[in-house]
Amino acid sequence: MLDIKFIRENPEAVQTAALQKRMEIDLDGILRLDRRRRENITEAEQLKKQLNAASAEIGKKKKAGEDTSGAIAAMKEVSARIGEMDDACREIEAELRRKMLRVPNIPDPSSPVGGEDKNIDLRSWGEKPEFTFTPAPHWELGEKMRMLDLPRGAKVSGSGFFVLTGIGAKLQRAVINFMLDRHVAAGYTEVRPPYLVNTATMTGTGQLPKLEDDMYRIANDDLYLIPTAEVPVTNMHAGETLRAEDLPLKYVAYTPCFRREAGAHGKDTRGMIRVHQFDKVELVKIVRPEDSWNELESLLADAENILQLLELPYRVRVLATGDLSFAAAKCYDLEVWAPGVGNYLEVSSCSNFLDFQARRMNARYRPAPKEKLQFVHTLNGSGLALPRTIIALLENHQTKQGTVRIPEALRPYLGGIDQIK
RNA sequence: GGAGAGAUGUCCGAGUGGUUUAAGGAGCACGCCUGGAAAGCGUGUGGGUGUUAACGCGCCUCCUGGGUUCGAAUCCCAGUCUCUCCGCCA
Repeated sequence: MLDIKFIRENPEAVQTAALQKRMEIDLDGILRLDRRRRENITEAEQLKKQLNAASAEIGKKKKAGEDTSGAIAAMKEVSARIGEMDDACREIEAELRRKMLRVPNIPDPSSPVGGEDKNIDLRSWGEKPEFTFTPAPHWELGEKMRMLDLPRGAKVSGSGFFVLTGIGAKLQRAVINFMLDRHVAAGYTEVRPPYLVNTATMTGTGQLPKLEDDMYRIANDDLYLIPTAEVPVTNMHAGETLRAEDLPLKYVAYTPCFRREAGAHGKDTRGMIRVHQFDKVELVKIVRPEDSWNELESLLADAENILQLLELPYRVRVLATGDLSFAAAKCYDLEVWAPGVGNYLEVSSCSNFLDFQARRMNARYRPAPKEKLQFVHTLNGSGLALPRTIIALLENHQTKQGTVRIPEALRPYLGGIDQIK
C-alpha cells in the first residue's frame, strides 16, 4: 500500500506507475474519498468535543443533584448526528481502503519502462553445455530413469500435477537440503511456516485482493493455500514493532507452493515447467529502509550462488515495469538454461518491495530511541524453485550414455554418488 | 467438537456506568540534591489520526468489530487469541 499522503501530493506519479505496470486504479475516486473523509472527520470531531465536554458537565451536575434533563435532550441530538457521521465515515474509509489496496507499488526508476521485451539482460554466468547428441527434455529423461511420473500425477490430481519417484524424489530432497544448508550458512534463519494462511496474511504481502483467482481457497475455513513461502514468512511480523538492533531479519523457508495458474492454460504444458503444486526454498528479508537496495543485491547473490554450485548456466534480468509484480518496486529474475526444452526457465525472482508490504502489514521499527516509528522494508527471492532446478540439473548434466552427472556440491546429499543411471 | 477461565499503557497491577482527562507500583528519561554515586524529591513517559507554516488545539485507542446510553475499560451481541479440563485424532 502506498501512503495516502504520498498519493495526495503525487497523484501523477501514482497514475504513471499504474500505467507502467498496466494496472487499473481509481485515482480520482481515491482523491475524492480522501477529501471527503477528512472533511467528515473534522466536522465530526468538533461535535465529539462538544459532546465530551457536555457529558462531563452532566456528570458533575448529577452528582450535585441538579437537573440535567435539558442538557441530556440536547446531547441526544448531537449524539445521533455523530452516529450518522461516523457511519458515513466508516463507509468512506472502507471504500477508500478497498481502492487503496488495488494501487500497485511504484517501480523504481532503475526498472526499464515497457513490457516483457524491455527486460534487460544484466549478465550471464556459466557456459551452455555442448552436446554431441540432441539433449533430451526432462520429461523423457525423467520417464526413462523412473524419476518422474506425469501420467500418475494427472491421475490422482489432474493436469499440472506430477509425482517424483525413487531417485527423483530423493534428488529433490537432496537439493532442498543443500539449498537450506547453504542459506543457513549465509546467515538466514530456517523457518517452517504454515501452508494455509488467512485473508489478512494474503492481503499483507499483496496477493489479495488482486490475485484472488490465482489461489486455492479453502472456503469452509476461509483459508488459502500459500502460493509462496513469502506470504507466511513475511507476515510473521505483521503488526509488530521490531527492535532496530534485530534488523535485518533473514529467513529461509522450504514449503510447497500452490498456484491455480488461471489464465496460463496451454502455456508450458509439457513436463513440470508450469505446475499447480511445487516445492520452493524461499528467502525473505526484513530490513532497515536505508539498507534495502544493498540487501537486494546480496539476496540476488545468495540465490545465484545456488546455481553456481549446481554448475548450471543462467542469466540475470532486470524486469521491465510491465513485468513487475503488483507489490514490487524492482525485481531481478534468475533464469536457468534448460537445453532439453531449449529455453531459459525462471527459477527465482528477487524483489524489493520497499515499505509497500510493511505498510499493508503494519510492520514497523524505531530507528533510534525517541525517534518516530517507521515502516521496515521487505524483500524476498526464491532460492530456488525446485521443479525447474531439477529440470535444469537433468537437462544440463545429461550424458551420451543416458546418465546424469551429479555436481560436486550435491554429492554429499546423495550418499556420495557422482551420477544417476 | 463440548465446558470453563482470561486478554488493561514498556512491565506488574487496580478498576462492574459519570472528578479514570486509566489509581498505584516498577522500569526508563530528564532535572534537583551529591566531590561522585546510591537513596530521596520533582517532572515526563505509547500508538493512530484531524487541523496548523509551526507552537499548539482536538479526536480515536483498556484484544477486535458492532450495539445500548447524554456518557462505556465497566452493560449487551458477535468474533479472535491464550490457558485449563473433557471428547476425538496423526
